[in-house]
Amino acid sequence: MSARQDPPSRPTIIHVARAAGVSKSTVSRVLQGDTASVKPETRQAVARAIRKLGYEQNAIASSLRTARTHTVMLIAPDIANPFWSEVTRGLQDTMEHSGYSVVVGNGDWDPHRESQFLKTAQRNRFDGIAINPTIIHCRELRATGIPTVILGIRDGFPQIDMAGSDTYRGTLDALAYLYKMGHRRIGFIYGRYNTDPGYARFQAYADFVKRNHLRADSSLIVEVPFDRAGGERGMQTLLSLSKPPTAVFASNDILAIAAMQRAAQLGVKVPGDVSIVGMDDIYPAAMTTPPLTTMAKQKYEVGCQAAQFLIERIAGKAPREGRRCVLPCRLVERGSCAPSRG
Amino acid sequence: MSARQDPPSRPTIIHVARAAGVSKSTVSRVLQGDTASVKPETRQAVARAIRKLGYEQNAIASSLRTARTHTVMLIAPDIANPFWSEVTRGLQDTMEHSGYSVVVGNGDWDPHRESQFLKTAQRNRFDGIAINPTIIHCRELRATGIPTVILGIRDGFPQIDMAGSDTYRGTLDALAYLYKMGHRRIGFIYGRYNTDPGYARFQAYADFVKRNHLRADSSLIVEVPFDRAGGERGMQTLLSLSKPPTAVFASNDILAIAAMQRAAQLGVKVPGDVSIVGMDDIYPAAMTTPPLTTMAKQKYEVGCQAAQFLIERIAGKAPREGRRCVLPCRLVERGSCAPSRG
DNA sequence: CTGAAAGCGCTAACAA
DNA sequence: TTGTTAGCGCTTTCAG
Repeated sequence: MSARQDPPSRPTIIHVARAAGVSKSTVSRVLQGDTASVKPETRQAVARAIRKLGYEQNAIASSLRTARTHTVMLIAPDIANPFWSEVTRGLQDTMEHSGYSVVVGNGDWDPHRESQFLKTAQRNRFDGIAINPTIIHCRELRATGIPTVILGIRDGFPQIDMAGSDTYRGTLDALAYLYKMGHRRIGFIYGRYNTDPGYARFQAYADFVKRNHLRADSSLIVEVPFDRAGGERGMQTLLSLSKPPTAVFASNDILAIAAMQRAAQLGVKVPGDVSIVGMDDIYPAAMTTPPLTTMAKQKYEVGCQAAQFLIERIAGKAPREGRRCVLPCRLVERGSCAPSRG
Repeated sequence: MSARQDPPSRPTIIHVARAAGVSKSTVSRVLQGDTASVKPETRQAVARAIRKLGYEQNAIASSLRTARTHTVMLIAPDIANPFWSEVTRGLQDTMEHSGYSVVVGNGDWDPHRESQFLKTAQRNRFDGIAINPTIIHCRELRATGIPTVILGIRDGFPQIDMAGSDTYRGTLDALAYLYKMGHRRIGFIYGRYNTDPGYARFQAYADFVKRNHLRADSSLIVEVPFDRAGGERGMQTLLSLSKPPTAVFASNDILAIAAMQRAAQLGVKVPGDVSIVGMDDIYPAAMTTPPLTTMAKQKYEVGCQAAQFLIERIAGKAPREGRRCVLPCRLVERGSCAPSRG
């Protein structure tokens, strides 16, 4: 019939120490699994006390002392895009496996939020940061003093680890696929945000045009934001050209799917009238009509690899210079492309 | 030409105090926006010092003292399902608005991970927990001593706030819709995990059958796990019945979409041969062929509402008893249902 | 309005 | 193998 304490505050290491008849240092040692320097019997007594009191370590206090939080922050531009969900899963699974928690910061294409998250990471002394920067620069990242990994392959971030896909090569291959099908007038729905994102695709497109001596027609490139509306607008613009393209490459699947839907609304047949190829291979890509042909990225794996880099860097086991892990893309042929009827 | 310090440790409140020529208490007061008890001039001097040193508050130390972390944990069973992505976004947006960070725990239908996350929340002294429990019981939740909100409406959790959808009513309405189209033999792909999830749908189905004097045929109910394979197997089973149903209700869209795909593989026409209605209205539901008719849930709003509850409870501004916010479902008619040809 | 001092719960030398 | 001690950086009485 014991009444509960009024302040139901959790027991501390001191309570455990008292209950076990040892000092708090000893309890601490047991907690840290310092099996070498504590007698088995003592260790058992402590374990018993811990169980009896329902003691749960206070990670805050521990962190203050050790300056390690075992928490990392992931900053992605758009968690609603299944692409980032997958990357996140890969990162989380790997980080958790090494005892880290992951705080997800959803940038939502908002530059302000992005830097806000960086501040949060700093104030909370997170052990690491994984980010796909849309506006943040290398300087700011380095200024945090926190080990960082970039999700994606970017220029302008020397000395920072990067894990991503070979978007340049993937874009090239997607275009080559279209070319092989006889397409010579290929539109490009160019998703873009700020300076960096999506630039590799642009370069690849430009290089492809030059290399194959296609007519450089800037009206074939439509720059849009990375969302559904962007994809629709992109397709609309392309189709209303006096001489519309016979095929279209879109920066990602969100854009491609939206483009396909707009085409359908406009009575333009896919792939009969226009072929479409996307990039990423997100979950919904397989369920559209026709199913979307797309350049698949290894999303989950990118997350895992990024986590690996981060873990090593936090442990100080990484070389000074930035490392890159570039995973190849792979064409997934489904039903949105057909030979040119030109 | 000043060389960087060897330990690039961040400046503390003490450095700021020295630079501003005041005591650390004063700095602390300024930091907390205690505008009442510090002279404007002093406050400015402190502000200047903070800026000059690039000081960033150490949230860890602060948390140790105040026992507040401004961090909550979200535990969802399956982040890969766009349903949970949306709920998460709602929760995050609202929590962040009130200064909280959200740590996402992806349970992945793994009971072990679920309780692991609970431990993490405890050790890190998170201020709150938002969870859709698959295995965890009320007792364990309460034992954490952390303010909690349940995502979804469940029995067996008195005194805990809940925000979710009216799944029972939604299921009833979905079935009524099918009934009105003339369907009398309605299959049920019953997603299930452990004791609780999805039970409201089962009850609704049973009640519906009874109320409309339909023949109670247990072979029309196929219990499956909440994943794609489950949906495929469910449909397969239903279609291979000697007398297959003319319509099917699936516990969620993941299941419904998979069921539709399996039907197509089997040469069974949707909605010609069999009508299908799902639940949730996730993003891909609009892009299938035919587009999926489904009972939409207010995902984002559920997240927001849960956050609201949590914020109030953390602030101690919530009544002792558990509150519920039950958001209605809404039928989204697309193309996967047709009148029975019976 | 400001400062001095006492901790929050834990870890890590250093002694014993 | 164990205990003692000194903080980690901050908040919060309590004096002044």
